[in-house]
Amino acid sequence: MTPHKTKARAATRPALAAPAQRPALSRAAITATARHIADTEGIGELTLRRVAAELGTGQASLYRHIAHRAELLALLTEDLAVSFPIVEPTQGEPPAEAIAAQWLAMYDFLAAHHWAAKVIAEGNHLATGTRSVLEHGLALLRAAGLSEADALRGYRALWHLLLGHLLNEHPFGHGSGAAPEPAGTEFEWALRRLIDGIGRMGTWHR
Amino acid sequence: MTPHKTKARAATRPALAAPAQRPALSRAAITATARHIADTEGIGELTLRRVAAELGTGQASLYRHIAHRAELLALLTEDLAVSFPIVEPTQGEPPAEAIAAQWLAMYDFLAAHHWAAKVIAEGNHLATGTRSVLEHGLALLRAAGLSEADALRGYRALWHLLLGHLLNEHPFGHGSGAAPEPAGTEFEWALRRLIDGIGRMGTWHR
DNA sequence: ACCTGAACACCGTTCAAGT
DNA sequence: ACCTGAACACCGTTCAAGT
Repeated sequence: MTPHKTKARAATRPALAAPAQRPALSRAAITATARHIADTEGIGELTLRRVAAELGTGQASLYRHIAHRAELLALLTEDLAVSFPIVEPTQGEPPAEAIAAQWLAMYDFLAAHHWAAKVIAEGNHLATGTRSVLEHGLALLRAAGLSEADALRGYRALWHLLLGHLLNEHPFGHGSGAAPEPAGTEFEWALRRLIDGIGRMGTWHR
Repeated sequence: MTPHKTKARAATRPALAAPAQRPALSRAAITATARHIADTEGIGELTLRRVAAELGTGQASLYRHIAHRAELLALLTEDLAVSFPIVEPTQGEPPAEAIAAQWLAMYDFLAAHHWAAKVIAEGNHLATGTRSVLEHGLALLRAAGLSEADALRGYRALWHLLLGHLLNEHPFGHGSGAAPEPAGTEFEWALRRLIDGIGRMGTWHR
């Protein structure tokens, strides 16, 4: 009658699998739940009450693992940052193309998580997980012949252009009458102009 | 005993001067108060309760003049937009310089009202008051030899670069160790690179 | 010692009761 | 008819009472 013949043994088992819907509360579990809510329902729905409910616990319990909401948002961006795309340049690819490919990949990635840009912009420091993307982006600029200082300036300029495009994406069209370009296309145009301008500081220019 | 000798005449006066601290509630009065709070104490302090208190009325009364908070923010940006700077190019000034001067002025202006970038980015449509700046910006790009379509793309690219710079200005430094450049200087570098790249689509290039 | 229900101090918005 | 105090449905955060 009982479908669980192994029930008696459960007590001796080292509890390796607690009921799936209630994994022990932890920063990781909280972050995962928050990420799921943000990805599927938007940052507006991401409240501590909601996270707690999803985890089957009380709101106050969250504060045993995070100091405040801002810390949860920081965890969220770090969680995302480890997946930031890195596009390795192909053999003989012109520097400008390699740079464009990297930043277009970043655009696509961040556009797919439309909460990210806002959270990153509001948070103070770019998550430490951004390190590898930063290093890669700087390397591409150095490879284009930029000085260390100009590479850093260029990186930040590209980042700000990206951020501006992501943050200004109104849900419902662009207001102006004429059929607007797809957002990705518009960013690519701007990106290539900026890379072009930055490149003139370096050794490539054609 | 009564300090108000003119009291009897008050009824016959056309109420041309109500007590100065209580001008009749209106959209303009509400906007002015909101603007003052945002400018002096930041957008975080701008609550409807606060506006109402400052005007000596109840919060509910505001809803006789505005539909919701978002409308107040829209009024706020329109109020600011009429003061957007327009920098006329001087005689014989190279197109790139004229464009740079215009956008640097915009940067300085918006940086001085640090709530503006966030509110504008969140609001759906750039306030109608932006029309003249838009027209001026487009004219400068057309004068540089850009097609109508490229002028529009260029304008939007410049706007997004500006927005990204304004929105990513963390209050406390840039996180990375080395002494960062002043924000305005950093924007100017990026701006000139972008203008440079955009210019290569036009007729000037040197 | 660890957890958490209930309360607190805020929001924006609505509504019924005042004039 | 117009105005608005009080309430409502939310927040993030804290605290005292539970285990």
